[in-house]
Amino acid sequence: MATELPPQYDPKAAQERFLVFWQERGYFTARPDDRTPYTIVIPPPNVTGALHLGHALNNSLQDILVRWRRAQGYNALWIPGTDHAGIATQAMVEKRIRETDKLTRHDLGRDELVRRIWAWKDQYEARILGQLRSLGASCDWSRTRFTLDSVCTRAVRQTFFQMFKDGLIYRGKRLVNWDAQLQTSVADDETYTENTKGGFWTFKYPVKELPGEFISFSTTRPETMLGDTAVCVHPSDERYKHLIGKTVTVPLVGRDIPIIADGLLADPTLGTGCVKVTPAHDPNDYAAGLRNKLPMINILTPDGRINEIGGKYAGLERYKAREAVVADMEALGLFLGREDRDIPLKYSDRSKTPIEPLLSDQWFVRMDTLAQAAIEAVTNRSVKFFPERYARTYLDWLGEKRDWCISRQLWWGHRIPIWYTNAPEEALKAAFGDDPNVIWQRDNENNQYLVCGLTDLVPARLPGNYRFEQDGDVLDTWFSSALWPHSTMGWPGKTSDLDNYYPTSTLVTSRDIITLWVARMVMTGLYNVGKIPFHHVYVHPKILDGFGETMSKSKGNGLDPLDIIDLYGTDALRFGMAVTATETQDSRMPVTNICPHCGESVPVKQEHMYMRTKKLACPKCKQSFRPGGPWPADDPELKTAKQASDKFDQGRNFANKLWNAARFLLLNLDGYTPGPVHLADLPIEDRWILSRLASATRDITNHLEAYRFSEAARLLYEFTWSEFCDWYVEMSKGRLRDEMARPLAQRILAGVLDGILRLAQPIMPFVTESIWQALNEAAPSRGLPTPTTIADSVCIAAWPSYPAGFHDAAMEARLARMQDLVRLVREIRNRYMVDTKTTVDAFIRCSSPVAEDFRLLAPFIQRLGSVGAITTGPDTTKPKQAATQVHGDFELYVSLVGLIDVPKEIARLEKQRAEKAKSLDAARGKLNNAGFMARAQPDVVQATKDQVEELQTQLEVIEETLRDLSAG
RNA sequence: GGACGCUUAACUCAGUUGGUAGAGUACCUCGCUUACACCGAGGUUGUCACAGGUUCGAGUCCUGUAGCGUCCA
Repeated sequence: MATELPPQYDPKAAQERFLVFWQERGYFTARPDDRTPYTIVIPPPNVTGALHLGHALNNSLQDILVRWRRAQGYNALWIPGTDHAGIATQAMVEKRIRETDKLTRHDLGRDELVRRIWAWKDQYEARILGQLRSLGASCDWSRTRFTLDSVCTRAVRQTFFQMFKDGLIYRGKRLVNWDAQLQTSVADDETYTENTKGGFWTFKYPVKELPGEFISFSTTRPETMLGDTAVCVHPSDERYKHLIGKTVTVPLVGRDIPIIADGLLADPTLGTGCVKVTPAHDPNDYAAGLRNKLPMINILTPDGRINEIGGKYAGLERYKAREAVVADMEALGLFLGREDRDIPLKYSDRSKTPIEPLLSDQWFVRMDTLAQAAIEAVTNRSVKFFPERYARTYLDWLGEKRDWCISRQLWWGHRIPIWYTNAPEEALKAAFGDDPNVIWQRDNENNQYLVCGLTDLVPARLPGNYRFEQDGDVLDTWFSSALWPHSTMGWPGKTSDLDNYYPTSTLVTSRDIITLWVARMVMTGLYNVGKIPFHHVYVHPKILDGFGETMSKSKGNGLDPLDIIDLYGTDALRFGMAVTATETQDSRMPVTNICPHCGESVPVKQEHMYMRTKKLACPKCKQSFRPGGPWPADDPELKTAKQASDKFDQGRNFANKLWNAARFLLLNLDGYTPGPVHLADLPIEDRWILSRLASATRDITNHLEAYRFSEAARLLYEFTWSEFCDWYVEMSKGRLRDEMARPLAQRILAGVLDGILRLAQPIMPFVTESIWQALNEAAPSRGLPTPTTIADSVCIAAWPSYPAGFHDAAMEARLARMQDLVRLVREIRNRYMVDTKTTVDAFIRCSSPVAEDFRLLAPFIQRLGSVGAITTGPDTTKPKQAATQVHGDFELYVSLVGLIDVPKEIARLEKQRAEKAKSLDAARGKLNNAGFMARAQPDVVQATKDQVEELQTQLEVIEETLRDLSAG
């Protein structure tokens, strides 16, 4: 006796039960063997905060791929892990310390700050991995990595060491984006530009050689005057030609600087046509400084004050210094005016404070050869992008070959493995000469050596009283994530994982990190391992909030997948994610808050976002709650709402539908016996469902091959619900009550459901596993066309494939015609409000073969349409008081004696006649069009001819019926 | 400023090589028929952003305009 399932699917129970079940069975733990591997490394979520729906999308898709390939018989491995996200995490923790303890990182010191960040990391890593598990992610958890753990650290060290040795890493001065609040440089992509109200000052400098003569210019940052090293005019500007080569004195610091000509920097049509040049504090000036070999004078301290170069302004905060400089210039009579202006100002994304361009010592990776190799990997199609257009983003960016600044003035991250020493080379040779893991380089500019160690170097190894200190900076986070596909497999060790699972198969990611991450993984993979890191890069769309903004951890507009899991179930979440993954468009996700007191759904408004609203009153029960959001902790006073979105209704309903289809089968499986089925012996409806099953299986497989997740999910839904449940299951009901027909019907039902479960498993693992287990009790041997013994878990069940003979277009067409007929009967029934208990008689005029078919299918037509007697054949005539439906293959009359509303029916038919006439005109128009006849494809022309004929017949029937009705 | 994408039903989105516009949700009518009311049957809803062009034929291809989004400068 089969286990009876409850009438509603309970996602929570299934999730609790099967997460443990899968883990205990170790289904997702991969070991190298002789199967072909299929590998994915997770894009490691950063430990800044919990995962939001964007991550749910990213990881659902990876899991769908991994589960599907595992079912196909690949040795599937999915490596999980997290990323330390240097600046983001440090900024987050520093911010909390500022808020709670009123302390800065300098108050705490490096060790204490790092200790606190590790504590944060432990907390969020656990939360993130927990979220991934809840998603059902079939990761090999035994391989979980963290970009700052010992395995990854070893890879980082090896890479840095080798690159340094190969001359690919160098130290240089560069203008960087300086965040004076966080006291670090930030990458270009960590800044944003915003129009800001500011000033536009005009000053003049006296020309030294020509007393009484001045040269005037404008600036938005007067304080940078302290670092001017030239004044620049356009070489062809007649106004200034006589001044080129002369000298001006910067008034406030008394420095003499040249007047130079540079056509790229000065624009004679703008302002005075003359500009001051501050190479150490402006990107354009910097470039001009390099071209003209100007001195570069830094005037700022790391915290944004004027340094000792600024003389009397030293120690002043930069904006105070600006005021002082303006006032002093005015006092000297050198100030010419000021106007208000909106200035595009660069801000740090992390601290939201203005960026100061600053010249400083940084470490770089030389990009030319590395980038070239990565470019070729894509142009020669070793690495393919899906959709293909994203290859362009990648190639354009790499083509610039801009050297990569890898140092960050932070405390959280991989510390740069470079030690500075003033020791002479003999001392270095004596100390490290026999150690292949230590190399050094002369730094003439600073009269020192740069020593690079594969492992940490201690000053004690260098005898004598020399300076020996490690660089204080850390590496850009992307330096370690760039190694992820091979570092997670134990590189630089010669591991069997690398032999078996590298290169990985597919990288699944979002388009915004194609340059930051994808390109760099290809570069380091080729450099370190000599092989590309992955064959395919699948780029999925982004989930936006209800107002069109990207969800992000730092913005705080993310939707917690656990809310969705709680309200709709994991299967619903995953199904929704798959449907969302279309080829082009980003997807908006409007959400509502579910009142934790009464369950009322309260739409989220923009002012509730970003944790801006801390308290909200429920319009229904009037009680207060906190709107849903990525809050760092529970509020002891106020319950927090969960967030919901009706986008997940479909998945939840689908899981329940599947559950109930299984429930129906299990209730009807008494006496089930397995056995092979022979196509030739099967009735139409079985041939039909097998044909549809085979087609659906083939198409879903093709969609997954091409990363068309949305299409795959829709097709699965459509097949299961509309074809299997709505039609096949309904048609089987009569057969299940017929002792003779029952065994075969059971086999087909069990076999088709079995196939559906296998197809659905990658998308909806929990509901399918629940059903699988129940079905295994009742029908442990099943399958089409020949039953086999079934796997213990749907996770390890083979992906289905069916014999080519299952495809049968003729059967599909015959059944489709029957469906049309039934639908037309139902429409009449609905229109005239005839309930299903009252049968109606059907008269169908059609060709003899069609009539024969209808007679064969009569039991279904009668059951599904609540039809009584069926009269059919070429000579069938319309009875009195009947509703009419015309179809390409037949005309249907449903006798409605005493029920028909003549005027209503006439009105409807007249409307239909107009529609048909319009279509007929359009089709005839085509046939009368010489161009169409001459140039359209023959099959299209034929189809149009057929259509005209059909429409003519239909119109005749409609008109005949109208005459009839009018006659009364 | 450059690149890519988007604009289709009330909402969120599909629409593969040009050949009579679809789904989910919502809405309306009817139905507690022995799997499922998270259900069943049926129905309503569109100048496919706008303007040109190519074509026998354009939601689909080309050009331009407007708005939105993202990335790179």
